[in-house]
Amino acid sequence: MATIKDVAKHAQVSTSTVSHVLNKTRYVSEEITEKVKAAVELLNYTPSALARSLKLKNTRTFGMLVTTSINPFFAEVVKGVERRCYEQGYNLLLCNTEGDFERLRFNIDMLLQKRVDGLLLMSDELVNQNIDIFERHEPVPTVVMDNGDTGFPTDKIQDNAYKGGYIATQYLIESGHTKIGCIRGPIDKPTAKKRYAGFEKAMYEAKLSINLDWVETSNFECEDAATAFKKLFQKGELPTAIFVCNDMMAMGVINAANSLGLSIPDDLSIIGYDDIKIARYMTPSLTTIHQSKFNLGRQAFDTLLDKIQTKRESDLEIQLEPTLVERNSVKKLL
Amino acid sequence: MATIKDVAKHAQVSTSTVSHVLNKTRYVSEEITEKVKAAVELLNYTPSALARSLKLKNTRTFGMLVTTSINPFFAEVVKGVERRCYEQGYNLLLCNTEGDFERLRFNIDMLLQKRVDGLLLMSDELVNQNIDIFERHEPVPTVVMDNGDTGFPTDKIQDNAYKGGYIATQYLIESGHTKIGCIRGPIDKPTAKKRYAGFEKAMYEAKLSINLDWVETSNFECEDAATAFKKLFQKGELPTAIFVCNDMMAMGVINAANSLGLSIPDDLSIIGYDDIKIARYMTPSLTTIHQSKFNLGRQAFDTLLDKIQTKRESDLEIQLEPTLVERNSVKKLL
DNA sequence: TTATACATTATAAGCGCTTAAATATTCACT
DNA sequence: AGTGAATATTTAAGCGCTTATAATGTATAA
Repeated sequence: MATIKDVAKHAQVSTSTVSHVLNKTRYVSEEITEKVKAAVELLNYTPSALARSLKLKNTRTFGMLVTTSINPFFAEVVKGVERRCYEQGYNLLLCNTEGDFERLRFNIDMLLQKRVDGLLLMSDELVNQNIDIFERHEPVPTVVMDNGDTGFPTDKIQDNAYKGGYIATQYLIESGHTKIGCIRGPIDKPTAKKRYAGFEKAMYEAKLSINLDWVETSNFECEDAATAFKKLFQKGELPTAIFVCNDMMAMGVINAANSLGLSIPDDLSIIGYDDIKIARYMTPSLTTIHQSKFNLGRQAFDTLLDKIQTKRESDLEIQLEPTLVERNSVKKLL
Repeated sequence: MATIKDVAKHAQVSTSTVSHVLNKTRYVSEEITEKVKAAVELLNYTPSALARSLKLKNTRTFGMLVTTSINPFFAEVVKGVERRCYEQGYNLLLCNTEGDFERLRFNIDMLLQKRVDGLLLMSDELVNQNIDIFERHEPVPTVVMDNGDTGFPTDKIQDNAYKGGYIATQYLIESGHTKIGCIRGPIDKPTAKKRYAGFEKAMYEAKLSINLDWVETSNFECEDAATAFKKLFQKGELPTAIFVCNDMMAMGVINAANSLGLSIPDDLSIIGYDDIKIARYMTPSLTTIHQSKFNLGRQAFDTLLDKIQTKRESDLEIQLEPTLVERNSVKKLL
């Protein structure tokens, strides 16, 4: 593989000149520029980003940790990040943690050894865990995309989950529902907790009592939400509406409800959360809380880049505002 | 940031000794090993994979190009690859092409500059395009996960799309359908072409004629498939069953059919293709052709790793076999 | 003519690692 | 004591770049 030296030799100039024409870092005469370019062409020279990074102490690469990139919500955020990477000439090292804390640690270690310029963390395993790895390494610019407490100072960009939960529930109430249930996420996850807190607040404000028979806890996945709903179904009287705390779970619930002979939204109204791409194509199309995943990804990237470029010391905290998307899974009782 | 030199100085040994204890590349006395480890601990030393890679000429990093990681099918494959990367101590640089050939070129260029050890290509933009980039660089171990012709020799791992299309159609026929339509993918994509060819073969063998009014072409996405179905609907008499050439399109079709007052599977049977995670949770749950996406990813990784480790010159071609998954979107007429 | 300034290119060190080759140490055996 | 083999550690080169500094050439002024 041709190196800068080979190019220099062929063009009969010094390596420094080659470097400068390649990077346009200072004036080189027309004539020599041409010679260099010809040599590059001839030798199929491709600069080694490795060597360059070693010298420059940056890699133009970010590392991103995600619980599972298979989840449409994460997938959409990742895509927003990746798009921005492309636009700015960065690369993305993507790692899944799959709920495994050891894997999180291991991956962070690898990423830091590879000297990524920054880290994007959207992994649940992070929360309330003591990431000693961060103490062992030089501090790397990091932005966390989660609602949780991280235990170390960092930029943060998050969805206003509390407000989202509130909006969702309020919509059900405004639609005339009074018997309202909730299938929430794992309460040890801050996001789940906040969405549920929003639910509570809306119920409280409307002077509606929460029937705990109608509250089930699941894990943000289709499968378990279906099970959770069946459990709720067994208990006897059903609510007329359920706030299901993310769209994937809503999908599971709709499926389970159908198989139990319930018709959505006639027998039961469902509102979801996230507005993933497929929400619109569910049957019935899902009324849900929209959060701009693409923006989330984009903002996270931009915040990270800004931190690096401006060497900002302070920590930013950005909050995205959720909005309601009305579709066909909630029945108007009024 | 501490370097190997710093460690060596603190431990009062040479850098080479430090390197050897870190990599266990040869015997070092107990006593010195301890000293080195203590220094590593003390200085929070983290080896630079950059410097190491420069010297060793490998990066333990693969690059992967995907049309769009947001598509559940791709997402699941990527996850299979990523899992394997983790298990084998590799990292994954993930790039989306989003249908943009320039972006494909640019990304390949970056990946090669970063000296990835291998390339996994699952991007449609690849097909029938002249990737001059590959000529400009040293050959990099590559595996292509697509049915198309690549124009350059490479390992290939693909789904038997022809057979899958055949199985799907045959299932509809066996279920008693004779009026069968098809919503296929873009016919310039080999995968789409082969699935459709399988459809044709099954129809031909059953002596059923193909009504071209019932054949629409779409782009493997929800949105357009819904449109395509509406177009088909307008034409008058409907088929009793449709082979929709992937699950995302099937979702769009089911949604469109519902909004047109059609009940699935009573008025219209649908069979999909891919068996993405959510297929089971559609309403009705989707009968489809399963292909092991996780395996596809795994095999692709393993093939690539094998090529690197054994320096294999010949090109492998692996084919995965599709299978039928019976669920509730096809009505039995017999 | 010589000194000075300016424009252009070359030299060489160093980024942080690995490893072949050189060196130092230990030990067994004449 | 002297030799050689075996063992343990160090020295130093080099991976492919960037860039501070030095060197060279050329035009202008004194």
